[in-house]
Amino acid sequence: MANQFVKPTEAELEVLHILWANSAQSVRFVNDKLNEHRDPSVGYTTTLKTMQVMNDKGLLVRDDSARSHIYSAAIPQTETQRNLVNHFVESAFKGSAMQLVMEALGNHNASNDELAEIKALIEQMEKK
Amino acid sequence: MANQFVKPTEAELEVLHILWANSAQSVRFVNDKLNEHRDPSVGYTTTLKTMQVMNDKGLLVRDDSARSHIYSAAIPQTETQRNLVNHFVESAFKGSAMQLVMEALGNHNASNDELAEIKALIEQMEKK
DNA sequence: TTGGAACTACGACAATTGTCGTACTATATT
DNA sequence: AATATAGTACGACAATTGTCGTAGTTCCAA
Repeated sequence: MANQFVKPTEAELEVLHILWANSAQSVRFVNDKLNEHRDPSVGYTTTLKTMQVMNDKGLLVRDDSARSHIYSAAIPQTETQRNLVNHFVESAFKGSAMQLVMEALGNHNASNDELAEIKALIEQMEKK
Repeated sequence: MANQFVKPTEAELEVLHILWANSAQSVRFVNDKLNEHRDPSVGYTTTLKTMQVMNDKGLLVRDDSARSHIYSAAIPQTETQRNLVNHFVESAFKGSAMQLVMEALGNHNASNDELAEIKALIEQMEKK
């Protein structure tokens, strides 16, 4: 069977973004990064607990050979995002991915480069 | 100030989809619709409670002039979906809407008509 | 006219989420 | 060695979510 998707919560997703961008890191590192852009800053033990839970859920992998444990994301960013999009399309757009595309295209600014890239992707899809 | 977006939960979103498609309806109607596609069917009082909470949150509007109260979605589908997409882009793609578009385009099947429609939208965007 | 069907209101409960405090332990500094 | 520093483990707590049971009310039909 395909591996079971565990949907990360909001807080967990923030941790994942940090680990995707910075590979294997300590709780201290993640907590510091988190608080760079946060007004009510989050306590160290909060982040620790979150990451311990994520480890139990299989979202993170932990190297606890040293005193300071080192965590990394267990699942690649693209795969997780694909799963998240699938779930979101279902719940918010009742399966109509194209409606989601239109909405996302319409209400966010895209550079010409990005638009070109998307057009290329579409043309490639049309060929098949 | 802009009106404050209240993010509906999963269960609430299902109710909204039913009301968007069927305008003003009773709890009974919504509950029946819900259970059309559900194995462990959901109890009537569960749906009632959910809709009462949604009413309190401002997600629904209620006409309680008759014995059987009639509910409708308080916010149009497009507006809600726009807000949901905004939120989702932030949390799952750190603001990169175009990455979301690529992901959604790539992993879901689109008809030629849909692709054409999207291409048209892109070309219109390029003009500005 | 009374008994049951259909509604609403309300409270409860387990699970999940986000947040910490406290206690304990290992390392480093003096 | 003694103490301060930095980590981990663990339990607790409030808020939210999804779920339902029970109690009470209104209306229709026999």
